[in-house]
Amino acid sequence: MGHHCCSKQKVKRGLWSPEEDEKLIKHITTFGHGSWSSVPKLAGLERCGKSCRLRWINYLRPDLKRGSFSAQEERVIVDIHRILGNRWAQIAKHLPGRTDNEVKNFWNSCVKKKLIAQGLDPNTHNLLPSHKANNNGCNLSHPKPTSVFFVNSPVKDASMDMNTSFSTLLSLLPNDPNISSSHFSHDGPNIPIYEQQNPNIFWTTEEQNLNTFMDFSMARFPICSPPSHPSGFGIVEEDCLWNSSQLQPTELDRQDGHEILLQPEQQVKKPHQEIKAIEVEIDRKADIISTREQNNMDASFESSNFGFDFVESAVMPCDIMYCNSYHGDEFAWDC
DNA sequence: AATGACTCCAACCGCTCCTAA
DNA sequence: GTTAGGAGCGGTTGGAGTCAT
Repeated sequence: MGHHCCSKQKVKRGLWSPEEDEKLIKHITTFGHGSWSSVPKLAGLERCGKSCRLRWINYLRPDLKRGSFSAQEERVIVDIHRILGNRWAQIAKHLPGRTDNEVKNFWNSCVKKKLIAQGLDPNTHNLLPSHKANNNGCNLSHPKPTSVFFVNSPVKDASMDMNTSFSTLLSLLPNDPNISSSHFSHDGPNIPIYEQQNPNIFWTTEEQNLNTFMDFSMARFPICSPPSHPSGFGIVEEDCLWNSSQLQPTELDRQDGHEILLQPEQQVKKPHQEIKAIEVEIDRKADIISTREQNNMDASFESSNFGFDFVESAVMPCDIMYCNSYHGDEFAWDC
């Protein structure tokens, strides 16, 4: 069975020979690809256009970066995947020289296994049920957190701020002028919700400083204070997390002195067009982030224990909203 | 040395989206 | 508004390479 797009043609399949590569490179560098369906004929190849396109994009393009993924790239992948899920093309856009296929393969062969090994669901980035059970039984190597968002990490120097996944993730979230503090209150049920991978909301502690974010890895305080909290951000309400799908405080279940986040049963989905618009904004911010991460690859990051950072970033809940500005009692929220 | 299990990744398949007619 | 063709995407497969027995 051949491709439906080229069923009339006799097409070769399987691995590409060096000669075929050469023909394709020569043709595209000379004439451009134009219509991919016409490329095989013009280039003298017995391949379908789709195959030519794939070969060029994934292997022959001159701007491709070869070799293994760096820890920084891995971090970016994990962070963006937490928000977007398996949208490999979107993720790859923020990794210069990497293709969606490459990112996908890397994820499936490496990152996924790491997450599972850390007891995290690679789809949701939440703790796997079995590990939650372990957690209840204090069977984790890490000390018991004091809140759902607590990460018991060693204090790192301030230069880590821009490198942590939390700041990364926050920065990826789209600005939405329609979201303001008026959407957020204990009584207001009409919170705008964006479809994301993980059903928890949390808030950051930014006051008037719009472009720096709390380092989640250092977040021994939280994140769950609603904006109407009189004391502002950064105050843990130990028993109150905000459930994005219902805009109700999500109760922490206490069992044997341990806290378990009660997961919402379902997420609210946005209309497709709205999600598209959000993606555009995510792209814009992810551009900023990927650039920033590259520029901030300082020594502390390089020498940090990646495995540990990896766990921190993976453990972080999603469905994040963050304060974009603060005017008196009014907060403008981005999501 | 043989072979079976496993990993990685290039390539394929089928689907959706986009756009032009 | 409909349709057809092309582009692009994500899931899956198959084979080459590696490792363990």
